[in-house]
Formats: sequence, C-alpha cells, structure tokens
Amino acid sequence: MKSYHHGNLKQELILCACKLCEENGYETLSMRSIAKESGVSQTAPYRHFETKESLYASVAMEGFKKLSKVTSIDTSQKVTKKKLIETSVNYINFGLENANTYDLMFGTAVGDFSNYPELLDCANATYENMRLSFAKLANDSEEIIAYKCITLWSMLHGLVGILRKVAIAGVDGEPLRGPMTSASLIGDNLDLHLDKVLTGIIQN
Amino acid sequence: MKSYHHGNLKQELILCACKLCEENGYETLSMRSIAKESGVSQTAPYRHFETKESLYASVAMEGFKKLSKVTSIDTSQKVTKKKLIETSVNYINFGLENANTYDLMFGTAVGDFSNYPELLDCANATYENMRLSFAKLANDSEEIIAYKCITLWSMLHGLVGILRKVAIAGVDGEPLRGPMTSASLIGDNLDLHLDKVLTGIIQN
DNA sequence: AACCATATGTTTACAGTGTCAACATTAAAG
DNA sequence: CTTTAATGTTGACACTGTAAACATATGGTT
Repeated sequence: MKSYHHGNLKQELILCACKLCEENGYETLSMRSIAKESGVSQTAPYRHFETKESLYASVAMEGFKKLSKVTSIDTSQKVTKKKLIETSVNYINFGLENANTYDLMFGTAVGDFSNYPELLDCANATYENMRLSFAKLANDSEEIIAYKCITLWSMLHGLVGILRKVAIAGVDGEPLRGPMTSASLIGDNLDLHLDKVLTGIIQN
Repeated sequence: MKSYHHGNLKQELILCACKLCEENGYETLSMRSIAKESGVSQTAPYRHFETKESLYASVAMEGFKKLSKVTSIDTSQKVTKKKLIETSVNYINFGLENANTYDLMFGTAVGDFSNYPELLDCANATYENMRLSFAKLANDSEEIIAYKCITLWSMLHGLVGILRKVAIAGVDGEPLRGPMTSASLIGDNLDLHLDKVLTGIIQN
C-alpha cells in the first residue's frame, strides 16, 4: 500500500544513518544499508545526497546540534566557573557516549566543512556559545577570550580521545598499562581535573 | 627474472602502505593497492597481514616510532621547560605533517591496541619518555607526574586536531570563521602558547 | 642428495561497496 | 490538463576485503 514516493525519505535516511553510525561506526555505514533499512532501492539515497561524504555531513550536523544542546550555557545569566565545569563534563560525556558520531564530527571523514555551509554553521554555533560564556565570565579582550576558548576546547577534545582509549583498553578487565593507567586516574576524578584546568585557564 | 618468492615482501608492503596512507589517507588504502604497487598478486598481503586492521596496526606502529624519535627527550641530562616546549612543538608538527598517519595512530581504525602488542609497546614508549621527563623536571609523586602528562598530552592532541581543521579551512584563502580564526591565532604563536600552557602544567 | 613440511605466492570466487546512466512514476507549476 | 521537475527503480561497472584451493620454493631431517 506504500506509494512510489516516500514523502519524507531524506529525513528518514538521516535518522537511519545516525543510528547505524552510532551503533557500528561510520566506516561500516553504507549508502546501500541505509537504503535497505528505509525500505527503498539502493540508489534512492543519491536523490538526496550527492555523495557519501554529504551524507556524513548530515550525520555530523545532527551531532553538532546535539552537542550544542548539552553544552550551551545560558549567557543571559551569570556565567560561573561551576557552569563551565558542568558544560565541560557534558562535552566529554557526549564524546564518550556518542563516540562514533564524535569521530565523524571531528575526524577527517568530512573533509572541508565549508563545502557544507549548514554543517559549518552548526559547528561554529557550538563554539560561539563558548566564546560568549568566557566573554561574560571576565572582561577580557577578544584575543584573550579566543585564546581561552581554544585552550579549553583543545583540552576537552584531547581528553575525549584519550579517555576513549582507556574505555576500550579497560573493557576486558586486563590491567591498564602505561598512559592508560594515568588517564583512567583522570577519568575517575573528572570534575576535579576540570576544575584545576579551568582555574588555570580562567586565571590565564 | 624475479623469483616466485619476493624475499622481503612484508617490509615492502608496510613501506608502501605508509606511503599511500600518508598520501591519500588510510581510508583509500587497500590491500589490493599495496599488492599491486609491490608487484605481487592481490591476495599475497594476506600471507603477512591477517586482516586489513593488522596492516593498519603496522602503519600506525611506524608512526609511533617516528613520533618517538622526534619527541623523545634525553632524560639522562637535565630536563628543562624549554626542552618540553621544543618537544611539544615537534609533537604538533608531526601531527600536522603526518596528518593521515596521525589519524591512524589516534583514531579508531585500529580498535584495541592490545591485539597488537608491538604497537602497544611503541605507543607506550612515547608516553614513557614524557613521564620520565616530567619526573626529572620536578620531584613530584607518581600521581602528580601522571596527571601532568595527561594534561599536556591531551592538550597537544587536541591542538593537533584543531590546527588541522584550520589548515584545511585556510587552504582556499577564504577568511577563516568562528573558532578557526582563534585557532590560527594560536598556530601563529605556537611557542608562546605552549610556554603558557606548560608553565601552568608545571606549576600544577 | 632425497624428502617433506612449511612458508610464501597465485588464481579464482563471492558478497559487498560507491556511483553512474537510463528509465519510471508521480507531484507541482503553467 | 499538460508539461516539467523531483523523486524513485533497474542495471551496470569497477572496486573492495577476504576465503578456498592450488603452486612453488625454502629449510630442516633423514
């Protein structure tokens, strides 16, 4: 009883792609698989995504929307270090809980965001809120604010990468070795660690 | 006049894989392509690499060896902040100049390093030198040392990721937007930035 | 020196992939 | 109501990872 035209295929394909991406990693996500999952012919997705990369871009965009949601600080109210810590924890948790999507967002699967303006906007929006937060926190120059942002951002990004390796290595119960041991140490005291880091950044 | 047996195929395959990986990214690297490039039948690599992931592991290992070479500090001599900065710059440059290999090393293409003990050792060796450096720099507890390591490491790792996005976005001469602007700001003053960061870390 | 197990190659095959071209059906615009 | 553009389908091509069966050379044991 289904009609020749789906009606809302693009949306469903993206949803499907997001699901499959997060479940099995974007490497195993295929044009054909999302087509099959959506009950449509194998090349139908090409009416909505010029290339696989552009599908990736859509998935990444959903990721950034979600990330924005959990990390954005209400800058109309007073911004505190505590809020920044909270946000930072949320950022890291997002990275850990949406690991595969996170890869898509910050990896090389989508080469140049400026080929996907909507994606670029979403990505920038996340950052913009962070910038505003720091601006509200102290009366710094634009340059200093930017500096603080990048410092925090790169730290968070780096932590996600490292904590994930810990998570993977720690799964089978084998004792952690080398750097992983220390990393898990941080993971268990994330709040404390972030407090220290943020204190450093804020004091500049 | 070539004989049936190659004699040194594994080595050549790895070399070939490293080259192709760095040139076009590991995603486009195929078992068949390295076979062809090495003038050998398409399935010959399977005599040396059980799976594609294990080939990836070998490429990643070469990467860690190279990284170790440019970042290791002579801990038999006095360790200074200056040396740590130097090493940090080298780390970041490695990440930028060997971007594709870096992805392989720190991404998800090789899932669990403990499946490749040699790789794990190489990866840990890089970290171990950093640990020793911090140990030599100040008389801290193991815990504090580990903490400092992870803080620096995640920072460096994060910076590489972000500076690369800048590099990509900045290629076509378009004005950088949002976070990229600030990131490029850091890129242009890397030494200064790292000095600040390291000062913060060392003081704890 | 003859023999044989093993390591290393090759050929063939299968199922899956991204993507293109040609065609079918429908919804929207005139 | 007809035409056009949007959206779907079929079929094809060249490529991929990898398994199975087979070929050849190497090295150790008699």
